[in-house]
Amino acid sequence: MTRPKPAKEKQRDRERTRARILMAARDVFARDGFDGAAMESVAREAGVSKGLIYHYFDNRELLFIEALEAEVTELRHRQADLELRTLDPVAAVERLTVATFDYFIENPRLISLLNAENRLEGQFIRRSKVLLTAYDTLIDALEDILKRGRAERKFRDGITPVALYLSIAGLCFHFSSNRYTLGAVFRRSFADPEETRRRRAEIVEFVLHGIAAVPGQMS
Amino acid sequence: MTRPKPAKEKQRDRERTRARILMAARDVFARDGFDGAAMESVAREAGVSKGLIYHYFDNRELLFIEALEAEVTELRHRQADLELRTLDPVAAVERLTVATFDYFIENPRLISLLNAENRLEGQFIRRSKVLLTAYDTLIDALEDILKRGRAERKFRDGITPVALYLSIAGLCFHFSSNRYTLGAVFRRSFADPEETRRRRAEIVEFVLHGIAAVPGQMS
Amino acid sequence: MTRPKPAKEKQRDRERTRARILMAARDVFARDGFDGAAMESVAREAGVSKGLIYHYFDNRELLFIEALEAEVTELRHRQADLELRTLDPVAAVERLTVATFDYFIENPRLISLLNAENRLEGQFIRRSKVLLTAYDTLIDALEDILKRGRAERKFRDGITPVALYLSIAGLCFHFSSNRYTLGAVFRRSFADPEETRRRRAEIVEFVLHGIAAVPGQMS
Amino acid sequence: MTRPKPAKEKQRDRERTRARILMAARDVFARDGFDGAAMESVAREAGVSKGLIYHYFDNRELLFIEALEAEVTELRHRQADLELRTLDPVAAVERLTVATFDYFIENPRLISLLNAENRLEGQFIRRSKVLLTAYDTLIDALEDILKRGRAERKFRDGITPVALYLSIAGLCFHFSSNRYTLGAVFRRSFADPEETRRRRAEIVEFVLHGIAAVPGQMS
DNA sequence: CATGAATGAGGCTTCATTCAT
DNA sequence: TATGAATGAAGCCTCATTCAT
Repeated sequence: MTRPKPAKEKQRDRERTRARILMAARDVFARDGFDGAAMESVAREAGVSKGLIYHYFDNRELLFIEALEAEVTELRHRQADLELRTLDPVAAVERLTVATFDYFIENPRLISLLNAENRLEGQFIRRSKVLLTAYDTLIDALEDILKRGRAERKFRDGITPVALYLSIAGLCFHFSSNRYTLGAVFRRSFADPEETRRRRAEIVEFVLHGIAAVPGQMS
Repeated sequence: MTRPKPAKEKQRDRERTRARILMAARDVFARDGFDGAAMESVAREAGVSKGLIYHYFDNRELLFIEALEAEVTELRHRQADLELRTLDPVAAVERLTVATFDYFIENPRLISLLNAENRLEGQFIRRSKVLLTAYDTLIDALEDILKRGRAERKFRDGITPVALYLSIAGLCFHFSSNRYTLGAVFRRSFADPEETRRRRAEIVEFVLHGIAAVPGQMS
Repeated sequence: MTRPKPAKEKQRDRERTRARILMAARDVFARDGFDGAAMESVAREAGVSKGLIYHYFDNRELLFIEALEAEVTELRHRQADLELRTLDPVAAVERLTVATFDYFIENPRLISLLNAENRLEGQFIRRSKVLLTAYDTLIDALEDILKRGRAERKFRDGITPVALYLSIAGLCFHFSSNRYTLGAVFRRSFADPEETRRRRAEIVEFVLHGIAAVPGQMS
Repeated sequence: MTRPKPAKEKQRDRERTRARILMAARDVFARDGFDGAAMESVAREAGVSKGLIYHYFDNRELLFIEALEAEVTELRHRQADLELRTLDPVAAVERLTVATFDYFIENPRLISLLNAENRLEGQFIRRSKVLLTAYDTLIDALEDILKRGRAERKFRDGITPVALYLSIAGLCFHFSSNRYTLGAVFRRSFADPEETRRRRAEIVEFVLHGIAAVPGQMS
């Protein structure tokens, strides 16, 4: 599979090294925040010298942007794999909600990076074309789903695709992002898989009721 | 040289100075994050010397804890003033949702500090008795409201007070906290009061539908 | 004379410490150039920590500006002490030439700092009011001397004060500034006091002849 | 893959590449100083990789020496082309002065490199045989000119060739080297061609008077 | 109570040089 | 001959904290 090379050779594989650094950066920025992330830590975790990071990424900010891009892109790939358009509307919303919830739970890095970016008032996302357009196809898919759901009298009127996504993402994001403070004040362990599953079910219910058509009522 | 002030007046100065420092800390920690906040900045904004901050607060972490306590306490006071128990259940949920939304919009400091605390894995909140019990009365109130709502066949079954609060807070918090990235990817200006009002209405609708009893359906 | 203080106390004398740092900076910038001067070196030579330099001077550039100001000011004080206006014109020019020559020889720091500033295309001198006006009184004095010299038929026409100063300074500056390369290519040791004295005499002669009225020629 | 070139052509490429690097080095060392010049900049301006510079020049210092040699050699070629020995003494001195002045104005690189070398206390020039002897023929020519000038009663006694060259070079060098600081303190724009021409004329006058025989005076 | 002088550690970044390819 | 990946050392600057006054 891999090109035959002696095992202990000095790495000279541009793409592989770059990827190792980027992955380390995603970890470190997520764990320590934008200000707290030391290039030294990234270097250590990537197993390279600090100087090499600058060789590939020029500076801290560009490294952060790429880390953020990678995280968001991964979420979007996951969401794109759901084939929402092939499902009936209710199932589609349910599947998207479950997938989004799971993704945020399993990938707290994304949450951390998004929080960092918002603390910086979105100064980096504006520079990234890939980020700025990342959600376009999802919104299109949701538009389609909502239209079908309304046609089938399953969804109520007045819900825009953006509003729906904000609600789904908001519920999932908040639970994962604030799990420590919430766990403390409500005396639960939101790290516990049981609690997590329960909350996921609650959110799915909440979303489905939140958009459901109200029987016996004109739309 | 200086005339010794009467003890009472001295005491008041003491408290005033301390309060000025704490308010500056709330601003600076919120604006610059936990790592980014420099004691120097706090000193400058409070109009005192760095040494004085240490005189009153011992160290950076304790200052942060007090800042966080002050923010959360302020929110809880606001929520406590809503007199939810005197309202009919639907109105109570609506009022709580509106108030929570408005508070997060108007007080981004709280959001910033909560995000900082979660980035630190809740290490400070655990040390603060006032924070750990801050939400207890709210949960009790919600319990009462939910019970009344169910009794009146207005709310569906299976909703716990914590779940309800998580949903309300999640929708509101996320919108305010992530306003920069969301604004960018959805090409809206979520700083615009018009957009804000619209989103608030959506959230209220969403919450009320999300917990509403479903007519013609056994609970 | 000095305030009685225990000898080994930690220095807390703002002005004295600041002056020590500035003097170290003058040495280090002169010895190592603007780019070559390490704040670490300045700190070591001043006997303080690096951080303290920033406490007093904010950054490298401001430190350099103050160092340059101090050097130029010192030269100008020396020149101002010459009481040129009280001398007869020829003696005044001679004295200024000798003093300028000696100053450049004895204070290579000034030369080095001026060279550094010119390498930086004068970006700092423009910000310093004290530097921008430093030569005004000298030019006035030269104007007076030249006028008297012409009146006495000792100096030829057509020499402006600035031109005269440029010539004097040029001859003296160049000899001191380029002493290493000149010494090498002309196989002399221009560090040798004997050579230095000889060159000084040559320059004085050259200047006096250079501006002298030409007998038997209409001015 | 690539067709092996004939040896001659290869040789020419080699020289061309080397020359491109050297020219880039002259620019960069002059512009950024010895300490400020990054090998990376030289590589970029030469359009080659950093490694190649080391291939041809071994290290930074040797590259600097060659850059300095090239600059000085170019000046000396220019001066050698003046055919001073064919001119009458006064014309010869005038021509040398004008040429030297113009060269320094048009080639600030030489000035910058000489200043750098003097900051380094002439540590490189001592290693370069070509530099150490670069001025010998010029001094010989000046000796001849001065002798003829004295014989014709046009030049005064007591002027050595080295002294004459120091004076000419000093006046010209200083004006060009210090143009930024001088321009600032005397509020002139010494980048202005008009000012430059005027100063050149002054210097020529100054030099010619400075060495002229004094009529009616015993030499 | 209050200031700000002082330090030491740590973090970002640059760069000369080496070396695998 | 030529590239550029990789390192290690060094340099600028910031900052929490301490402490003399």
